[in-house]
Amino acid sequence: MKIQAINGFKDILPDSALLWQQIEQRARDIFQRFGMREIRVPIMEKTDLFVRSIGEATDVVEKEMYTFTEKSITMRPEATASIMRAFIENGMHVQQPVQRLFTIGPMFRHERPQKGRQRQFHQLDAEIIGAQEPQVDAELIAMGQMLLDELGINTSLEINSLGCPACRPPFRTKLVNYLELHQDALCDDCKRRTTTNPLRVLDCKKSTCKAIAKDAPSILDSLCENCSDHFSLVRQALQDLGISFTINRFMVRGLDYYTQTTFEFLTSDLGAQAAVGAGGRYDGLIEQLGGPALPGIGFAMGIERIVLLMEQKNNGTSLTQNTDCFIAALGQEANKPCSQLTHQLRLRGINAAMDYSGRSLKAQMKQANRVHARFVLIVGENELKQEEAVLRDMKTQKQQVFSLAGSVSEQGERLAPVLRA
RNA sequence: GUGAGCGUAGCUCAGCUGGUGGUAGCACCGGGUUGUGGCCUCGGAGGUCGUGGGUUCAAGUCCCAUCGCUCACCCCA
Repeated sequence: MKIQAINGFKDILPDSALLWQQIEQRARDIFQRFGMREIRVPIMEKTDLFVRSIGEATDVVEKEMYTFTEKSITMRPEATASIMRAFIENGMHVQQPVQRLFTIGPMFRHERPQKGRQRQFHQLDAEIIGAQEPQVDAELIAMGQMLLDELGINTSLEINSLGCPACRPPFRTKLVNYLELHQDALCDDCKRRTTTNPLRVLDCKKSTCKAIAKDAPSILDSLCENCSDHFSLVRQALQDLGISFTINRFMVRGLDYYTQTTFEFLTSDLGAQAAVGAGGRYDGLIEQLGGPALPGIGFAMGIERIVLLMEQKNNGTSLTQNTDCFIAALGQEANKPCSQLTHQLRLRGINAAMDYSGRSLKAQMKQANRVHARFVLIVGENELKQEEAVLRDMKTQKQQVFSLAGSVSEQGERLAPVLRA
């Protein structure tokens, strides 16, 4: 039996990891521009936290969680619940009336893997807690848009409002009544959804169901005055920031805690997975978890999905990690002084590499090329005797003599500036 | 949980109606270049054809089972 990774759990190999670093770095940069501060929360929580926040009847909770039943702890399927728990537990609202937080890390859902979907996957997650102004909704959405733009990813933005505890239940009743009139024309899934998750029928991909959804009562017509005002101010604020969007009154989110504004950044380049990022407002969540009655809004972006999009955009060309200086040691005599010089260079912040195998110069040059060395320092027996080495610039192919006079420390002191230039 | 497709070298794949596993490409190692990379050229190494069973004179190829992967449904980032 061959040892291999668990289904849905993927290695991120070095070449790809460079792209991951780039994405995460860009995300941190942009989040910080928006005043977001990083928070790191555990990847496991008591199962109850997820049940209470995400919702008992959601697919995520019902069938996708990795739960250790003995103590009933669960590997997080998303980050928002954990962050809210940390927020409440540490009384963070006392420190600052508005908390802007982000986290980056792995999430776990026991679904069947497919393109753009892993069982361990990674999210960039941003939350703004304690502010209910519509401008904040727009600001958060703008932040997500800015990140995707700067990464060079084309997405379309769709927004919707799901209402609040005052206006959603009446709408739901209205919708169920409508759907029950059209049961015969709905697909089997949607017949089931009529009772389990009627809003989801509106988002069904089947054309027959779409036709029914088209004339279904719209949540946007059923919003209470407060929600309606909020939604129009969000739209206005997005326009003020120059963010283009379309309204999708059929958009539904899979987690129960969402209220009012919801949004998705969509792509058509990921097969069945359209959402690169998505989020929304969750005004009742913190209180429901036993914290203060504070509003919140957040989004999550799937890093794997971003990586896929970026990889297929610059198809073929991958990022490379460079080496400042490769030291080619010829003969066993050269190994010791070369290893010392390599170390001296590293002490001075230089990315240096060498090979102890005593292979031919040709082989070592090949290795230097493979690690993208900018310079190669060739140290052979002749050079050692004469206290000199050959420094080759791999790009210009020009070579110069480098003196090995003095201690290794002095050598490093002289060589480092040349390599940095 | 459901459905479909696919498992041949580290990777990407040829392999027809069963008849000896491919000078295959990329990557790797070595030579051509007696101490100089990329390009070129020559050579080398690398395989229980996912696994188990069956049919057959003969199975990578056909049949069954099993494991794995992929895509899609459901749902979601």
